[in-house]
Amino acid sequence: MSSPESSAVRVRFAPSPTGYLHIGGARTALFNWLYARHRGGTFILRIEDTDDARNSEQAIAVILEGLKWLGLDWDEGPTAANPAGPSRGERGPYFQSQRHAIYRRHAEALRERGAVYEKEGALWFRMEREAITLHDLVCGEVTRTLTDREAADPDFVIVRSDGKPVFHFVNVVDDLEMGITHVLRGEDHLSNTFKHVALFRALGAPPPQYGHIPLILNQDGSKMSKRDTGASLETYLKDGFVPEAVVNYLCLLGWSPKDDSQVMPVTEIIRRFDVPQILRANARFDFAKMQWMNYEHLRCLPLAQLRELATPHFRAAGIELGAFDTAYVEAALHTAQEKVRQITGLPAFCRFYFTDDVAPDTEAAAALTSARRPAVKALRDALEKLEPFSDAAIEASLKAAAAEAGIKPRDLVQPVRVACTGALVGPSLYHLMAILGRERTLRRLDGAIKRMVS
RNA sequence: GACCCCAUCGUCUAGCGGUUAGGACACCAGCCUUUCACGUUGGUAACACGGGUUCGAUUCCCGUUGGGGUCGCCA
Repeated sequence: MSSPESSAVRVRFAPSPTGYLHIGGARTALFNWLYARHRGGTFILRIEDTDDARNSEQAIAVILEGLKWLGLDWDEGPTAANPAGPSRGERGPYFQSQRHAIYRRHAEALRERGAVYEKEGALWFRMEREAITLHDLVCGEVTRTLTDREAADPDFVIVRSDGKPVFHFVNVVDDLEMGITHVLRGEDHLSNTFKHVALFRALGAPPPQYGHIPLILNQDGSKMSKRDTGASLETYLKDGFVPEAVVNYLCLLGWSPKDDSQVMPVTEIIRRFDVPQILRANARFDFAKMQWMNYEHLRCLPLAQLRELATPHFRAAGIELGAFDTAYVEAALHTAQEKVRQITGLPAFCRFYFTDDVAPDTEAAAALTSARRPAVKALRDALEKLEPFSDAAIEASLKAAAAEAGIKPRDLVQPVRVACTGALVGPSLYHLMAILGRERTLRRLDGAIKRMVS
């Protein structure tokens, strides 16, 4: 083993604050984070806010919040969305807008070496004319010859005439200054990399190891851009997805554990993630599988976390979970946890626990027929005296009432369900009645019995 | 237009010269069942095409086609 100093992995995620976090960007961040955690390295967040036309603290906050939501903690980088604000780490500033002196210094060094020249007020880099070969961690050896456009003039601007440095330059300078050892980024940067390598050579420093990961495409194979549904990470946050599920699904896009593993906790993903298993082909985003994955994580989510994730969605539906006893809320949510695919489905599924307004719609009301009235009444009277008022006892009681009436349990279940919840679908009837409690259950049954006259 | 990357069921993928080409999602059918969902059993479904190399190609090489990316004083 070499010393920690020489072998320490330093990777970074360097997004531009565009106002949203692209799902592909989130996956890039995830791969870098996983690699850092797997190797015991350092994960750095750097904000590429060189284009001030589209920068705002709000846009930066979207990135920070998205990463936090996914659970991708960074070891170095900003701790607030303010470029001039606090940060963590010794290699800052972590906002490019705060690093102009550094860029100027390197531009000056290049000028002294004759690697650049001035033309029309801008600083141009003398690009290498020969083909450059790159050893990509994912794609292997790649040799790139100049395109016809570049053959005409391969040089490119590194500092604009207004004095602002451009992406290729700042990206390289920052990776150099921050001691980045591995760059895992989208394949859309593969062609750019040859410029970056040339820049590193001119700067007299060895480039980091590059690995270009395949892109995430739309379901139909087209390029996923900001307008496409599901392209923004915020969608998953707003639609009630479990962050661990998003991480799990995303890691399976462009990386493979090489066995049949699908559902994995993050700790296991970290343990197994490594660069050789990164795939080379673009992957399409499959929303149906994302939903399935979400269900798999949702069903075993600890109740406290489920309650936390569900609270804003209930609030949006006009229900304040905080107004109810925590144990009651968690017991209620537990009965629905394995029944919905997304947390957004929870309020409609569980609203009857938190409101007495359970008037059925016309379709559900059709279950409240006069023919079932005697059986429902008989059950109601049995429940009044039932001890204990538990799900098992309620089940036995309902089955007895059904048998007495000469009907199948299911024929009694539906009117009772509509009476208690106002809906045809919902959690297990016996469990929900037990949680509702005797008093409320009887009150709702009485209300329904009155309606069962025609 | 030029350059670069890529190509196994509809989708995500396993496979690294000889397999009945495996798994997952989705879909279909049966079973289970208090609705819904789950679970369970089974099923439909793939090596883009053409040349090589080889005793033998999904696998290696070349080409074609197709998809994606890049060639900015955007990032």
